[in-house]
Amino acid sequence: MALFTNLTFYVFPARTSARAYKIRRKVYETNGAVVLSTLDPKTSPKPTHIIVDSDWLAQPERVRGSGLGHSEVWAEQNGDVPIVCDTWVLECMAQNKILDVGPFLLRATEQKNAETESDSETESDSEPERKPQKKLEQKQLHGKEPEQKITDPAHIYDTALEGVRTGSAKEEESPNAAALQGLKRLQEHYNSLDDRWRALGYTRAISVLSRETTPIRTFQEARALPGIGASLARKIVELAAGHTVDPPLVSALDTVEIKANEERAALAQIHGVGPATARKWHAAGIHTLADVRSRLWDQLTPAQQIGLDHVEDFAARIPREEVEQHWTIIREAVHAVDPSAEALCMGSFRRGSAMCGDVDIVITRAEATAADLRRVVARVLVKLFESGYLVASLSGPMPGVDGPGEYDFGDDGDDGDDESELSDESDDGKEEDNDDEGKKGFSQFLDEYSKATSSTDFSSIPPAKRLKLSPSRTTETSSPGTRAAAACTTANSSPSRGATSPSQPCGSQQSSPASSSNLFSPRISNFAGSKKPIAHKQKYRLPRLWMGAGVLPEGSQGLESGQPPRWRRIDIIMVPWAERGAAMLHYTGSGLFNRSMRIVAMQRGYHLSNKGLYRAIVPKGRKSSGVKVRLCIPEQLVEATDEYKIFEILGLPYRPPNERSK
DNA sequence: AGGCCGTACTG
DNA sequence: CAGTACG
DNA sequence: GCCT
Repeated sequence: MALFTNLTFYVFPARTSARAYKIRRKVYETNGAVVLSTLDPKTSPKPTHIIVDSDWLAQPERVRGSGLGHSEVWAEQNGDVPIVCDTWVLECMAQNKILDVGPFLLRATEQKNAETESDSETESDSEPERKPQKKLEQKQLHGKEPEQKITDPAHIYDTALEGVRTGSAKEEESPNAAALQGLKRLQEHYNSLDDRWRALGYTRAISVLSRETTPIRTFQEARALPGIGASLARKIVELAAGHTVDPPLVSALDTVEIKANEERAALAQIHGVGPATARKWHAAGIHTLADVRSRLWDQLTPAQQIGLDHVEDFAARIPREEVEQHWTIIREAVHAVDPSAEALCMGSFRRGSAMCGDVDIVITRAEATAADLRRVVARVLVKLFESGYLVASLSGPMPGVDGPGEYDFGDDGDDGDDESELSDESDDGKEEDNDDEGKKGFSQFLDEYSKATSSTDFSSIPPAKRLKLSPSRTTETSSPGTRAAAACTTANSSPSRGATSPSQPCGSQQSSPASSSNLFSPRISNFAGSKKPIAHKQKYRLPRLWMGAGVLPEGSQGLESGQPPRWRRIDIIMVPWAERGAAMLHYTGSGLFNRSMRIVAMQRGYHLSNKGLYRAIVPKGRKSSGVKVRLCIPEQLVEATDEYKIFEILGLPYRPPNERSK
């Protein structure tokens, strides 16, 4: 029996065309190993080892930045697969036995290398100001380094895994629950007043306090926390002592105002409705969701209509296990379309939360540009809509559901062409999406679908299908000339589980001629662009951030019994390969964490976003005295592919996802 | 006194 | 452009 | 709201 029988390897870098790769692969295989060509939990079996080319190990940053980062994420989310240097394989063969991977684990190797290099690197590097931090960081690295004897391979992924596993997940009861509750209320209050900065103060305070594990009962204790000043400290103490927000504590607010704000806050729960709209509506006498439905329905944007129909669903938290199921469905669809593409689950899921707000999936692929990914994702969306998993699109049209003829794949055919393959380069980092030359639009969109589509499957999506998506009142409503009806119905069709929805089916209200007689026209125009009726839709181009909703299939496990499954918010983000590190950082969040990290970047003369870390340009007019300078124009891309490195360059100690609550 | 994240979509 | 959304 |  061959040495590696029963072992499954994934070889990195997976340059399947490279000669060296082929040779290595062959060697492994002749020794009995199964070598995976893609690293994916679903389409392929889980590897037992990830093997990294030793040449790459000489340059840790290169390894991290070039895809291994992905392996790490993958591993982080899927379990303990040791990442080892290929010398392990060679040693095994030399000794004809399977050796302990411990000494060959990448993390250790990498850190050793990093250590030797980092000194010179640090010094030689041009940033004078961040020296102190650097030191700290190094210290941390050293701290972790102690030759762990790793029997459990999970250690190599650093604390990230532990966090996920242990689940910092349970937020359970905080000893400061009472205060937190009151603060949340006030935060909401100021938010709906549009006093955003004050609200931000509360948000930060809540974040800090919620992470506190000991009871905060005195003014001093509270005041000592970062982000909590005298005013908040006082409130916290009072709240903890049992006072309520309404009457005593916030006497400044009369009950009437409080009530109004709660109503506004409720309105703003609708996706697509923020403080401004909520205030406007409220001022106009629209105080409840029912009011919105009955009096404003046909003025709502398509997204708002969907949002209204599913306020409750969308507000509900999603158990981590369910997120996993969504992720699997999407990932499989992605792989069916393009096996080399990756679908990573980010957001609170990656941070390890037990309950998540939505499902954030980042789609990327080696070397891919945004345009490449659009092609992939377009097909994925069609597929998922077709299967009935996706049920709504909050941005852009719903493939197969929207406008009438536009989705006939068959006809337009042609064209095109201009595609040009942009092989992107990475020379600098601003490749962006210039690729698709202008925005061609919808036709291109369709084209991409049809082109990419393997003929059969989604060659066309018959109207019937659309109806199917929306079982309920579609049928009766749909009348002649209302293909659009199908569309809107789909959106509305939910069996309203919300208490909010006041019985009347949208069909009926629509029929109520209230303002606009024709219900369908507004929506069509919404999708198409109000001015020009239909022709306009041609402008549509799949957004890089697609927002929508999905539902687990009926029989799925873990769903509440009885009730129809909830619609869940799904975000699918297309991330160009070159930006994956920055994008992962961004989409892992949390929002507050991102903001504070960006502030640090700013203070250190950088500009950080989901697209990368840039050196900022300071207009010569000002001196960057301690404070921040506006008009920082992103100048030169410093780093975008490696999440870890971004921390490093900023002089910040790496924070694993589960510690990024703030 | 003045900042408080940065990007991208929709209408 | 304002508004909303994403983390 | 808090922080500089």
